[in-house]
Amino acid sequence: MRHHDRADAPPIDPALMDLPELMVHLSRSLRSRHSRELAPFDLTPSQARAFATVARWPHRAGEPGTAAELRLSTLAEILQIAPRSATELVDALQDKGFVERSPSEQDRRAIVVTLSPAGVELRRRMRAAMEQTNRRTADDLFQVLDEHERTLLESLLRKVAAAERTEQSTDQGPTRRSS
Amino acid sequence: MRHHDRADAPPIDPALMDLPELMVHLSRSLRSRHSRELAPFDLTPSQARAFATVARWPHRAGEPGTAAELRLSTLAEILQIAPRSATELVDALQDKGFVERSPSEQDRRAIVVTLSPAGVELRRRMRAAMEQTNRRTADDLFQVLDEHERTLLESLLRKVAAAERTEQSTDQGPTRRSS
DNA sequence: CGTTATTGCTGAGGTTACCTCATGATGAGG
DNA sequence: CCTCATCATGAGGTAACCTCAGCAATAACG
Repeated sequence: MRHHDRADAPPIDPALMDLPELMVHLSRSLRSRHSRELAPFDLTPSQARAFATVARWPHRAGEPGTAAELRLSTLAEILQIAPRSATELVDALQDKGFVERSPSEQDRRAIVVTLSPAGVELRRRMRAAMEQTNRRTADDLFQVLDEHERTLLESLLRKVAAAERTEQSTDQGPTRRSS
Repeated sequence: MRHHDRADAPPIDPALMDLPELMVHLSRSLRSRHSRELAPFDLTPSQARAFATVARWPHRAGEPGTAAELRLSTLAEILQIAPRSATELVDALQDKGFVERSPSEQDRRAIVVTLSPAGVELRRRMRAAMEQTNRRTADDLFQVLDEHERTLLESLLRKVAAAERTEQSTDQGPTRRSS
């Protein structure tokens, strides 16, 4: 939260960008905005992502094949980061008092993450803020699109993501390289 | 280039993601793929982006209001990073022998960046590789979309980017916060 | 034409968000 | 019970950014 996110400073003409460049550009803008909106809550974007996952877990807990407990390893999986990195995020959230660690009842190696009272309060505040500014949240970047366009965009991206998911056959192999 | 990009390891259902989440997810995948394809060229994604900008500069050099020289500060502007960070990227590219620094003829404070012979060769190799694998480049993530869909997606994203560009009125103010 | 900004780059030092590897517990299967 | 996989974490590392201070060279001004 230290730097002045440069992502939206010098206006460059989007007409000159190709698809990947557009993605890079927009995900930067997104992160930058997100981070600005997060400022009053004292969370970095990554922390917020993790927090949101914990905060929403009860919703998913009902789904088939989904446990009631949210373990660190599961969190890592959802966030698509290494387990070690999830530990780090939870550390930060715990230091700030928003989540709590407790031993799993099903597996004493595992640790489950839950919202602390302060976390519940934070979730409430964030929702309130979201309401107050009426959807001027992270995704208000997409506000220029009308409902139809937004749905379209979403489904296109979803399609790409889904295809990538099935395709994951012929990859593997950490890129090991030392310059 | 050291870590095993986790961005495409554990398949998560895209149906559960909202728009911002999708963007984050896909830009991760994109970076991960990009980085994998870059491995044989000994460039990190950021370096490749900078390299591409330098390599393509002659194209833009003809445009109105565009100088023939590519200065460090201009590069920073295009890449949307702080000038200091551009210095770093050019340092790396120069260390690897792909670009050269020379004093500007128009302003002796400024430094212009150009491709070295090795850089020209690299550009050639990259283009060849691109041809050989026939578009299995960074953006082959989007291969699942047909021509029409891809154009559509591109125009939607472009619209968002363009809107963001004009809107930049009521922001400002570095997020200063110390946890 | 000298003085005072201003601009362009870079050294020094910092942060975020990741990663790998090794290790101490625990659980699971023979 | 002994071995092996799994869970979380300590230790230590990297990439990609940032700010701030400083130095050189230009631009602006009286």
